Amino acid sequence: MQQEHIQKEFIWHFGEMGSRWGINRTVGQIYALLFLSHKPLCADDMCDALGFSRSNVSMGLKELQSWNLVRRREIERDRREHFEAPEDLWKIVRTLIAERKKREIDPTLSKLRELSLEADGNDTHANRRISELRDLIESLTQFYDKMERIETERLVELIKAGSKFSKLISATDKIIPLSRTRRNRKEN
Amino acid sequence: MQQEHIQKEFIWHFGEMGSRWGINRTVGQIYALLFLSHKPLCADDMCDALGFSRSNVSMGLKELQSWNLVRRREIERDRREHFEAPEDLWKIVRTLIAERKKREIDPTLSKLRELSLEADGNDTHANRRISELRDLIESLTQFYDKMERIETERLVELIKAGSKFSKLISATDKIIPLSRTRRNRKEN
DNA sequence: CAGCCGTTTCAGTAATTTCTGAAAATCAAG
DNA sequence: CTTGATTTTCAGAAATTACTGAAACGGCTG
Repeated sequence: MQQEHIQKEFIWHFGEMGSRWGINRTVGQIYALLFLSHKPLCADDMCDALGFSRSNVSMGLKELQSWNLVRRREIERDRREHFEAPEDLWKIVRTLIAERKKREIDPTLSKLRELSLEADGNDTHANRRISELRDLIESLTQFYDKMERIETERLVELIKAGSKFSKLISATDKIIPLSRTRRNRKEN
Repeated sequence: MQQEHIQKEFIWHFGEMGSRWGINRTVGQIYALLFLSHKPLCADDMCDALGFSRSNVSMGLKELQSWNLVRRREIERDRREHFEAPEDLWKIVRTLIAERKKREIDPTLSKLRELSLEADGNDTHANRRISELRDLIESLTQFYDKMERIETERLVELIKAGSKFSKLISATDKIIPLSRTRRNRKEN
């Protein structure tokens, strides 16, 4: 059936992409399944739907919880733990960004701070590169912290009204907006 | 020696983080080495410095080139190919974002478009979720394209002047949907 | 076009990561 | 405390990914 096929494809795709997103196939598929589901699922449901072992699902859920991507949800008259993916997609995006920053940026920033300290005084090319990189990441991090404080609705507004925004940036200075470049037709 | 230790740590850290960044240890270390180096290096230099096999380095460089993270650079009176990491860190960041988008977002957007088409009409929960997700990614992508067109200097200004920026967002309060900009009253 | 110098490919191996089943732990109810 | 239902842990198996050395390739230069 068509409908089933769509779900299968979606789940399969999340599995495939999982590795590029820094999680693994199993975790990707579990998340996809929860994401599409209209009701919370328990681990057994997921085993059935995906054909993984019980323990694999258990590990996957643990991982997803550590990313704050799924929530426990009590179901009455059922002792088993159930899980669901949050409704609000923009919230999910924020969570993802926060978690990736935590895993991919923060450890490097600490390391760079540490090395900058050690390098104290010694003005070599490598040390300059390192502190340049530290500065950059500090700036990005500070910027992120500011954005983090803004309510989701407002950020969404901003993103959706992108044109307004980029015009605004151009307006910061007297630069002439890029003209649409003529495209060269390329017959290959 | 202190200085050597710092470089070693930096390179080691990039190796460790590599897997979280979607590249592997070797590639991470090669990049780190190039990043710190004050002059372009050839593959043999890298083998010596990192203790990898020649072929491993060759693969690594290929990967880095596919990410646009290193550049070939001719060295006179030396037939061997040399490589360097671009100077401008902000450019590097932009490259990274562009490449990650290409690998992590674009394939999913295509898939979601495809599935949305297939789902045509059928108003199930799963289909709604899918098209909601597609919409979100379309918005983000469009926003990204706008940012992409702005010159680096300007974006850096913006990021560094984050406070100005977030004030501005709060000021947009009752934003008027799409189309014409209207003068912002900056009384906030 | 032969010889040299350097690069890339590739099949096999090594290392790492993921997945499983069995056993241990947890917990609610009697 | 005991039972039974559920979840977690973990050692080893399976799968995947990374690395190597040898051989093939490419392209100057005389």
